[in-house]
Amino acid sequence: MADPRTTTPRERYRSQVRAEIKERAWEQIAAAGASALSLNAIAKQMGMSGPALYRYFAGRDDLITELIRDAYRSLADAFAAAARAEPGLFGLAHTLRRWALEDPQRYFLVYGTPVPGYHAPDDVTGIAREIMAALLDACAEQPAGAPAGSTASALDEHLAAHREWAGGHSAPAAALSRALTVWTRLHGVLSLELAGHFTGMGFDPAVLFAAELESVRSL
Amino acid sequence: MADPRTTTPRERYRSQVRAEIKERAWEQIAAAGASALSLNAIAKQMGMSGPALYRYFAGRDDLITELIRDAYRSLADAFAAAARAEPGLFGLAHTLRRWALEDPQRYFLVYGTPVPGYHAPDDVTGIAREIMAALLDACAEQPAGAPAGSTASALDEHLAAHREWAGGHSAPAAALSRALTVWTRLHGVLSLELAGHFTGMGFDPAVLFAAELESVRSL
DNA sequence: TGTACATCAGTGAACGCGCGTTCACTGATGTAC
DNA sequence: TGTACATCAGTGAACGCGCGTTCACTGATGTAC
Repeated sequence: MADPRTTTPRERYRSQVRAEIKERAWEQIAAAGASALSLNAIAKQMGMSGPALYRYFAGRDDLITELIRDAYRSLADAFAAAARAEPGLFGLAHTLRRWALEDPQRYFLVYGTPVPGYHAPDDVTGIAREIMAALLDACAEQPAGAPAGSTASALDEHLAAHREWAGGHSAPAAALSRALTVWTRLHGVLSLELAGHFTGMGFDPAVLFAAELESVRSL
Repeated sequence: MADPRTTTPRERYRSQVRAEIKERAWEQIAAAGASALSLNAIAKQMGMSGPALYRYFAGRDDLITELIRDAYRSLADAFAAAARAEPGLFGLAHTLRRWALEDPQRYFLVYGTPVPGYHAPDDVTGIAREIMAALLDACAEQPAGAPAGSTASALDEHLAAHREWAGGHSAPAAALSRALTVWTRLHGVLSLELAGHFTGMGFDPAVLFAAELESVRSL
């Protein structure tokens, strides 16, 4: 991570403990959901007293905010790595699926039920834009699959007229709607799968995921 | 609701108070999320003492379970009414959208982030099947839009081979995949919209929803 | 119509709990001369 | 290399809070004769 030359032993120790606190936090979230996260419980699990954690985080909200930021960051990084290794929408989609299955609660912290009062800090919207940009890149790259002048244009036109959200990305109008569509379709499958709404239904969610990914090729 | 002839005043009063407790519960959930639901807070808001609520619900978990059941029930009823008034997928889809926007937290209680330990009671899976059946009805009714022998068959075949989840519904294979697909696609748009992931993006989520609904016509 | 009894809604006190957070303090680690 | 000081991790006690839940009780409402 940081250059060990400009890093004192104390600083190294600090960031090590901070990392362990976060690890235990994720374990707790995985076990009982984000709302059950408790500083005291984390401290106890680490063999420390509760107040000790205040050396590392300003409070519970501060910790949660950092976990959310880390979750966004890790998805953005995974996308960036995937784009480097295997450009295109397929690589991105399967990276997303792997990332989601790896830790469902992390996925839900990003895309799940929002807590009514809570507002994410400003910098995560920047990371969200990074994620969207990776998706737009992948969609712009792929040639349009639909025959010219097909019926899909209602959404295309609307999005072309409201393309501020693309953050100045130079993607053509068709790519805008393809990116948005693949995002919502894959999220639809993933979130229902992770929430367990397919369990006991007998079919393989991966097949559905693949079909949805395939579906945007002809968009 | 119940026949007033076989209903004593006490019973009427009871169900009235029970209903008000649930109302306040929904208000609390809307204000601070389901995890913040507190019996004492509800009681205080109703001008009662906390323990009084134990006359009406066995405890907090019992209340939440009933709220979840009611949420499923209300969606199933809305679907049934829609199917009667205006058969077809369009009516169902817009009923779903209306139902979701009417109370986002209710939507999330059904389709949102699951609490790791929690298991819904058996009877809600029955209601979930009702909801799915309504969707299957609507999808079976509509003639297949795709040209015969198109490429969509990978999912069709897989679902036809694992059609237990349809609960003995007589829908053709194409209708199975259409139902599943429209479910996940609409959920994808709705859940991201309700979670606020489109706010500040400038475009109208309703247009995206309509495009996704339209997309399954050619399936 | 009136009396005796049963039912049941709601209260107030109490229990134990775990939470987030503050504060004054100890003891170890690093820094400056 | 050794001493004096500053930094900082971690402790333990304490505060106030709201939670779910139990219990014995009061008082009103309904029921049976």
